[in-house]
Amino acid sequence: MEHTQKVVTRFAPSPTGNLHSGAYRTAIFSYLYARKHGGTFVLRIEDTDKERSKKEYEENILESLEWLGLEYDVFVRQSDNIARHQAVLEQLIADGHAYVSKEEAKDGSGVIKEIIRFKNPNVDVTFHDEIKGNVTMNTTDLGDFVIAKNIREPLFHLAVVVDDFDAGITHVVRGEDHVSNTPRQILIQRAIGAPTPVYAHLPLVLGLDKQKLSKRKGALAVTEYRDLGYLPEALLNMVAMVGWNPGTEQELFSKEALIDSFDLTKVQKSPAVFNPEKLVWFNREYIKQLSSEQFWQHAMPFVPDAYRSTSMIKKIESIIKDRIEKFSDIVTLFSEGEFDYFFIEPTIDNHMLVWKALKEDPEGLEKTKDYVQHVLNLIEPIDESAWHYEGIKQVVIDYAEQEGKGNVLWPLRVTLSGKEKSPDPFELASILGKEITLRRVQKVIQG
RNA sequence: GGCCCUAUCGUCUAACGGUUAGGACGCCGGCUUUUCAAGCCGUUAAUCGGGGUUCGAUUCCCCGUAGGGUCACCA
Repeated sequence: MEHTQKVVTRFAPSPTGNLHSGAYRTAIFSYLYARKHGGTFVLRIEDTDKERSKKEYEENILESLEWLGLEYDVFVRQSDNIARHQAVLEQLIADGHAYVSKEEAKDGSGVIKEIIRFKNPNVDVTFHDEIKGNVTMNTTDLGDFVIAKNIREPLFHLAVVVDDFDAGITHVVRGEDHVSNTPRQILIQRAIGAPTPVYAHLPLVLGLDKQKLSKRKGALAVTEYRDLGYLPEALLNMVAMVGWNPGTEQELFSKEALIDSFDLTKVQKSPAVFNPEKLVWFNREYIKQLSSEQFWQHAMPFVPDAYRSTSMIKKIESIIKDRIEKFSDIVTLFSEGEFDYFFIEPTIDNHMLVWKALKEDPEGLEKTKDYVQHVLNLIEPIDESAWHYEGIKQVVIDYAEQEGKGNVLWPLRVTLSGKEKSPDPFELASILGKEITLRRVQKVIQG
C-alpha cells in the first residue's frame, strides 16, 4: 500500500559536530527521494545527548543544508518531544514491554540509577530494505537493551521510533551503520503499535584509504568545501553519484535533474570511495558554466585587496578561470605572484628574454632585441579599435613565422610578463592594452 | 569472536544468462602551442579464488578469501 501513501522522509543528524563525510550524502539521498515522490522532507535534530549536543553544530547543519539547496518542509528538535517520550516510556512500562532497572552508574561513581530497559521478546526480526532486500536478524543476543537513562532522558532507539511514528515517516533513509539498530527499533515499534517504515540503508562512504570517511581521517565538512570555494552544485552532483547512478552515461546533473532520475533501488550495495579528484572535475565543470557576474561573485573575495578594485582584474577572468580548481586557489596564485605582471611593471631578465635556439649565439641578445624592435614597428600603428587578440596576431604572425615563432614570440611574451610561464603574447598584449604594451616593449629595447 | 552486509579497470560505475566486458575521473601518450593553463584526440587498465547449475556464467547457487558495519547508560 505504501505507494498510495504520501512519502515522508527525514534526515536526523545529531548536533555533535559539523555536517561532514557520509552524513550529508544521507541527507541528499533522503531529500532526493522525498522530492522525487512529491513527499515531505523532515529535518530532525537529534539532540537528546545533552552533553555532546551543541548549538553551533546545529547551526552548522542548517547552514550546510541551505548551501547545498536541500530545503526541508518540517523542522523539529528531538528535545522538544521529551514529554511525549516520557509518556511512551510510562505506557511501555505499564504494558510490561519495559521495566525500570536499578543499576550502578557506569562511570564508577557508585551512584545507583533507575535506567529503563526494553523487555526483549527474543525473536527473529525481518525487515525490508530498498537497497539490501530482506534482512533477518535474531534479537536474542541484544538482551534487554537500554531505552532511557531515566524516565526523563530517553535514548536513541526510543526517541527515534517515537519521533518517526509521530512524524509519519514512511521511508527511513540512513547509513548502513544503522542496519543492526533496525531490529531493536522494530521491536519498539511493535510494542507501541507503530507501523514499520520502509528502510533504505546506504552503503558507507569510504576515504581513499578505503576506511570509513571520518573527521579524523581528514574528511571535510560541507562548510569547509564551501569556504574553499567549491560550488554547491558540484558537491551535490559528486556526492549523489557516489554509490548511485541513473544507469545512463550522463554525469552532470543539476539538482532538478537528480530529483528527476533518482531511484533508491539503483543505489549500490557496496561501500564507495569518495574521490576528491572527481570532485575537482565536477567543480571545474560547474565553474565553466558560470556567467561573468557569478564568477566574480565567487572569485572576488579571494582576490588580494590591492587588486580588487582595479580596472585590470575583470579583464583576466578567463586567465584565472582556466587555472583554478576551486576559488580559494586564487589566493595561492596571487601570493605566488602568478598574475603580478598584469598590475605592475615586470622586471625583465635579459637572459630569459632570449629564446632557447639563440641562447648559445653570442649575439643572441642583440638579435632578440632586433626582433622585438621589429614587432614594435608592426604593432605601433595598430588602431585602438583593432587592438584585440586577433587584430594583434594578424599583424605580427607573418613576421613571426618568417623569423621563427620562438625567436619572435617568446621574447615578446617575456617582455610583457617577465616570466618563464604565462599566457601567450597576443592575449597579454590585448589584456594589457596598447599603451602598456608599447611601453614595456620600448623599455626592453632600450634596456 | 558473534551477527549482518558486500565483492567488475587505481577510483566511481554499465552490462533481461549470450557484448570485442561499455562510460567517467585520474594516469600515460599525441595534436595544438614560443612557454604555461585550457581545449581536442587516443592508449593502458577489471569481472577475488574454487566448485556447481546451464548449450553458455560478470550475471544464479554453495564454499572459501578479502573488505566493511555493528555488538554503549552515543547517535
